[in-house]
Amino acid sequence: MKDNPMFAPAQVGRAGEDVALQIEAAIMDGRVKPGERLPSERDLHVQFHTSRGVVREALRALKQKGLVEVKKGARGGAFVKEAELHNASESLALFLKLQRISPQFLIEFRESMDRTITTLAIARAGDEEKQLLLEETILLETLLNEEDPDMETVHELDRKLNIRLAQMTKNPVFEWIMRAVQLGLSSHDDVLYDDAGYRKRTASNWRETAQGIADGEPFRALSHIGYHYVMLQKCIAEKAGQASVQDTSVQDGDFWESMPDIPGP
Amino acid sequence: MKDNPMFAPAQVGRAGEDVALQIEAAIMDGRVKPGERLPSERDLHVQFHTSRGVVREALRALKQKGLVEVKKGARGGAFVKEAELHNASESLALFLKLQRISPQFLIEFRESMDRTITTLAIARAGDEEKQLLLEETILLETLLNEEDPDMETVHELDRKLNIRLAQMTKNPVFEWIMRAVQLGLSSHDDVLYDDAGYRKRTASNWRETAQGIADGEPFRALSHIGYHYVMLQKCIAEKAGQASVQDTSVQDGDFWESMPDIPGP
DNA sequence: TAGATCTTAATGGTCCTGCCATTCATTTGT
DNA sequence: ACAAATGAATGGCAGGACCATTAAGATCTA
Repeated sequence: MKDNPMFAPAQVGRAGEDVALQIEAAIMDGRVKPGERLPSERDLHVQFHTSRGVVREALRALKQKGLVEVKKGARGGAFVKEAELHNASESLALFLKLQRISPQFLIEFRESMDRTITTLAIARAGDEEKQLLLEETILLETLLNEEDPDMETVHELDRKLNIRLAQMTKNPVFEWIMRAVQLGLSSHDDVLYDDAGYRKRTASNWRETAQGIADGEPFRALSHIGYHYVMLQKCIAEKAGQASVQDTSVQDGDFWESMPDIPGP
Repeated sequence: MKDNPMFAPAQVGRAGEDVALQIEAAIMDGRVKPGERLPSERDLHVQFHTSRGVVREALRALKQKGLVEVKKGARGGAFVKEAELHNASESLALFLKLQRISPQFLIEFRESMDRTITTLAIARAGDEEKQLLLEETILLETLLNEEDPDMETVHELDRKLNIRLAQMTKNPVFEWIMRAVQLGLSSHDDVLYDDAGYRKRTASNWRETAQGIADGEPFRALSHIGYHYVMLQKCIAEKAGQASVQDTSVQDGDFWESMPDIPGP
């Protein structure tokens, strides 16, 4: 109790923060569970002895944080949301974009994750799981050998394979991190499939990776993982070489002038 | 694009969202730069043809998102913030907290991360950084040899060391993960320092890890990382053996009753 | 003149009151 | 039994008012 929040007794000028914190605390320690409905704004602003605007701003902050979801109309209100990775991914993407961080870092991170995940998956996954993974990589290969492969399906299957592999570690943290990275950033693997010169090699490399996993051969599997990322790097480098035009958006005059009005009621 | 969220195109009853999106867009493409000040709420609500409350809620959302910082008083207002990794880490930490994950999974994940990070840090960090890391581990050791070490300082230093190591990879993604794990979970390393039997070994092991990094000896450094986690596992197992009482927080009656009121003005 | 103090204007924070649009349960009509 | 109208609860928005805080400018004092 040394960090007792009562130390800062609702300083004026920040009541909204307190309301948000108290509701967040209630969610965090499970006093209100996902799916449940919070009292209405009109009820809350009475319970908190504040104005309704304060409660609204607090709820807006919690909504932005991904903790609640707000519905209009009768039986509407603020509902506690199930925990989602979406916000975390979005925040990371926001940072990377604002800082102009190179995709290389994401790729490097993914490769290191893939190596760890593969090692763990070989050690812990059951034979059925390994077989299933292998079959799906074969399906991927089949898809890419068709006349006009549906790239949307291909991309989706690739993501699914990555997630499945992460699940085979039996450690959910790896799955979450994988999902977060997939959600936030365009996985960049897409370019490998979009390029006719790489897609077949990529798919067969996936299959051989899965084969290595199924055979319980970590080094073989890891070799193919390495090959995957070598191809990815080369492919991206080629793309960058083609279109090196950087679209640096112009900024002439006052920005706010260009802001369209929101139509009033 | 099958999950296109654009299905709900700026329906009325969401003016606040539009305002937030427009300001965010202005920040994202650099029409307003970090450090610059946005127009006041009273100016904005005129420009947007909305009420002031709408603008306030939008700004609150942007603040929660970490894009702006709001100051009171004359010459106050909303200032565009420099992109900070902190917000992104916080989002991921929030998710991890809500998942109530077993410490074992987190520890396994952390060890795998530590190994990758250490390898990269050895390869990329400058000599000064490596020396600084080493000196700080020595400081940690010194602190723990004192009569009555300030554990708060110790824990803080340990966190700082982990972040520094992550930064030495020159890849911000690793720092993101590290910060998120620290924020989201009670770092569990704390128990190592809190136990008199482990703290000195832990600290000297940290120093030897840093020494291995400074010497550019990956295997030696990784050995010590392994030793750290062996100790951590043992320490946690011992603690669990002692006190196996699980504090499952009770939930009697309506939670909201227990919410203290915020004093009105 | 230099420093301290007071005044003032700008700004975010809060409160209030009222009204509208949406949504769902209920009632009513066919 | 089904459809349509009704009503109530709720979030979304508008506009106005006042307070607390802050920094810059004006004033006073030594």
